[in-house]
Amino acid sequence: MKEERQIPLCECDEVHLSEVEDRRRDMPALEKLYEISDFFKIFADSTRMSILFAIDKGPLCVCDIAHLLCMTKSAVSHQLKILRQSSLVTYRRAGKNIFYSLADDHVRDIIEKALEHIEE
Amino acid sequence: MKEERQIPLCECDEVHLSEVEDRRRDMPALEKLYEISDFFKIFADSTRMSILFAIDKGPLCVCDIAHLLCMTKSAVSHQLKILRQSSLVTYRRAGKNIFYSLADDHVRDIIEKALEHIEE
DNA sequence: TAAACGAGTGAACAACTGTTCAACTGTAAG
DNA sequence: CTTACAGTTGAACAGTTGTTCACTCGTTTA
Repeated sequence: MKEERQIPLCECDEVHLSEVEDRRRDMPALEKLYEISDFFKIFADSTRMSILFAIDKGPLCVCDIAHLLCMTKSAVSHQLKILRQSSLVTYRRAGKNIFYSLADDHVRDIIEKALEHIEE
Repeated sequence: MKEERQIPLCECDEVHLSEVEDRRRDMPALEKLYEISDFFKIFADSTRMSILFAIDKGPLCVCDIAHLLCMTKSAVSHQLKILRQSSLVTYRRAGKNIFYSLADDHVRDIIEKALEHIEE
């Protein structure tokens, strides 16, 4: 029978095969990995990070956030949409204004952890 | 004296000025915000996240990681460089192989927190 | 009901980021 | 010292992402 390699994934000849197979079993599903990295993507932008810090002390309307960050309402609104879709912020309408605030303390926890790591 | 507005940052007429000024004082420096979001950028890629999970249980060489993730050594090496530069991984040479491992438990903590948030 | 205005949206553009490809290192074995 | 090979690197390309611009939506007020 002709020897047929599965898929030439890697050009290497010597691989620690059994070790690699063991690890593969312990790896999270690909879908999960996307989910995790997508979650971090939300924090991976300075505008979004600024918004989160801005509303950390209490609700602010889009207009206020725009002033605070020296940005257009449109740019802020686009980023708020992403934060809304990720359930990191909540909002409530008050007349013509819409006030945004942090969804929960989880967000604060994660940023806290990141700050701890940076201070080293 | 002619009235001259500073910079028309926002098109809104009514802004909660004193509130905005208060918040501005509490905001981290812009440099800091870049630092934080840059830190999250490292985790914001599924390849890098996969690598971190792969070496979580112990050191692996580049070739093994490439096999495990079904990627070329080059692609993996490029990402390992980023992880090295961010001090998230360490490495040691053993003959022709270079084994990578997680730099410290801080990395595990941050990913753990993210997972907690996702499971909701 | 019409005007005013805070907020949201889609398309377009520029900047950034990850992978590929084709080199090049550096170490080990013949 | 030459070959083999694990790993690195820079340029190029494609895909992604953030901001701008022009417009629309929805609520309030005259």
